[in-house]
Amino acid sequence: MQRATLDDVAALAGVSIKTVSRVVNKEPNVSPATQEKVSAAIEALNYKPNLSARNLASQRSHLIGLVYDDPSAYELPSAGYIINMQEGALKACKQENYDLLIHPCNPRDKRLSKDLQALVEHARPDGIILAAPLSNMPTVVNLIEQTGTELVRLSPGSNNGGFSSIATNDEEVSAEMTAYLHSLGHSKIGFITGHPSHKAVAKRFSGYKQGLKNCGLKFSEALVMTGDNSIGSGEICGEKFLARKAPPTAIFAANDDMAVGVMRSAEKLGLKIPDDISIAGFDDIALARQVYPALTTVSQPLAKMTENACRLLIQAAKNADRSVVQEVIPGRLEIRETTGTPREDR
Amino acid sequence: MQRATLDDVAALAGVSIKTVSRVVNKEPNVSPATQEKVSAAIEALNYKPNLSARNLASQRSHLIGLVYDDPSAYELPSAGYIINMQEGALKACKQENYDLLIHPCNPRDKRLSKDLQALVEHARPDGIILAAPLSNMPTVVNLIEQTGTELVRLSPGSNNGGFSSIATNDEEVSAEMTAYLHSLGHSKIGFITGHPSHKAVAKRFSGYKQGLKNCGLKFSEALVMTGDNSIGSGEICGEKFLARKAPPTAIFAANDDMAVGVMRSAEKLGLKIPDDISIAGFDDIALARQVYPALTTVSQPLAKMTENACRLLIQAAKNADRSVVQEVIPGRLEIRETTGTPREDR
DNA sequence: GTGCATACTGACAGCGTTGTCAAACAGTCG
DNA sequence: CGACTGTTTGACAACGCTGTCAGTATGCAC
Repeated sequence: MQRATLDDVAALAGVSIKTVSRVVNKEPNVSPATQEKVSAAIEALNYKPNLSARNLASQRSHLIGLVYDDPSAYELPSAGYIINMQEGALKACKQENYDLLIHPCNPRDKRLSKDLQALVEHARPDGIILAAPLSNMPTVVNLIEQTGTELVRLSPGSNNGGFSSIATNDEEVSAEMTAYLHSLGHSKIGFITGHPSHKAVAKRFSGYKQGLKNCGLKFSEALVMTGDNSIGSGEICGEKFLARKAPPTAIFAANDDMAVGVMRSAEKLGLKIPDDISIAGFDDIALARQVYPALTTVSQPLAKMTENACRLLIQAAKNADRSVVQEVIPGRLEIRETTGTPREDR
Repeated sequence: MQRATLDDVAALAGVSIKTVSRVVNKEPNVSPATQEKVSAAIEALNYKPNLSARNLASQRSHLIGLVYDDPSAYELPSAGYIINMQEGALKACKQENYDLLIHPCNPRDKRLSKDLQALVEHARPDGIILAAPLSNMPTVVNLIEQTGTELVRLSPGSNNGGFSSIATNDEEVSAEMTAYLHSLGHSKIGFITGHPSHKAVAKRFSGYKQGLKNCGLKFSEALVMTGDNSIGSGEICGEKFLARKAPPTAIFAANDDMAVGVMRSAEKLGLKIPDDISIAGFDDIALARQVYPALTTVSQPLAKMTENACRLLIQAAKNADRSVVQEVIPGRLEIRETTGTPREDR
């Protein structure tokens, strides 16, 4: 089955190929009558534009690259996180007739630069979405900048101008979660911070401190532990917290994996969640809903973030409009079953 | 920064563009001396072929489409499952200089046909990998067949010739798992079968029966329950099993999600895993390693499967060699912490 | 009717490759 | 040495589209 081309449509409609092209691309200045004729011909021949030809002629690839940490290279990020990101990007791409190129990469690999260069120079996406924590690596950002490829950073640690970015209000919503725990009656709220390379985690920590302040609670170093974002590290921190004579009645972990680790340590000790200990996480990965009891956490609007990032890139590609946008999409508390009022006797 | 083209390289090397093209594509019949000159020029100018131009001229898109159930549309399949599939396909694509187009779609949506047609006619991938359970839907398979796009089915329920497929030995490995449970000392082994639309599940069930037979155990309908592949359904089946006066000492679920559901039901009843009840799953999704205790399961070589599928498609695109291949890659028992010897007193 | 802006339309030259085909060259054999 | 094979090379036409620019209608003011 041979595909119809512009020539075929033009011949059938009795117009020039350029006019057909105009109709296909919804360009202005085509009379309704012509439009009608052409549309009918397109329909009749089931014409679909050839992307390669279009891309070649228009000097655009109609491709968006989504670059994130390779989950198979080491444990982070979790599959659910990635699927969420893909979902939003796919949605925007589909609507705009773009295609999505996924590009997991390992920031610890020495070939990272080569790998990214290959993406940019080979597939030549019109724009790149760079997920955290890659979005915070100056080498990576500079590399892409040099190639002149449009870029949107997701959850960058710092807003060092120059590039558009889309972020969550990590700090504010962490303060909110802290306030929520306080509202349940907790006054001794532990915090588990994560890997220092993940800047968002630091913001969550400072949000926790702000939240304490807002509630009139005093911050204490004794209520803070440091993990590395993994389930295992959460479990260790949880064990240390819970082994104390007077452990915190609630623990807020900077990400879901660590929160799940804390849940495990509590289960091992035979503690009931949330009666003996309230636990909250951050990210709302799929695992948060799959563990029992279901984890109270903060849902990041990841899909929404990548969706908007995609649209930004596509707009930029269309208009050659290089305005820098810094958008913040707020996170939302997902109150589930791991948080409750503390036992009175503790 | 302007990209170098064949013309630039040809000018620098003092040859024609066709010769450069030959070197780039490793075509035969280029003298070593010329090859050397051209390679140097390519290096010097950092030349990278323009894919759109290549695709247009060669009538191939250098794209492979990976089509699977949309996890955001309903709960299946799990994120880990998808990430695994993507991983293998990405690996093969990277090596062959292809790109991967991911295409989640919802088989319950009436626009499924339109959606797939859009993929085939718009992006025009050189080949499509169709994951289960979509690979078992005749409508979908026929649709793609009609467009003449090369196709590899993953884990098809039946081998109705015509197409290449890559599958796991669901039946054999399920028998193996059953035998393993028996070897631990279990003689009352329950099975939870899944959604009938998922053909592989049926194979696992018959593998379980075969396994019993091999061990000299008798099959009993009373030891079988039917879930729908979800965690929730596993939980319900688990509750029913465990509420019995003489429950099975081991439960083998046809997928991991249902096995996790059984774990939950056991936890609710205060049973210790694996002392009070052994539990095994199938799939080895990420969740299997994340639950506590870690789930004994069967790992499907998903990444390997998609990788091979990808290579098959790419070979076919290159050689126009349409031979049909039916490959089986065996699964492997992942013995973790949810299985052990039964308590003697039970 | 003339002049002039504005709405349409089409000719044609690319875009950067690959495929085809013929030319140039080298080597072998009778 | 001529004929014949096989290797190496290049000219040139696609591939199917978009961008540019010029040309033709059309409408409106004078």
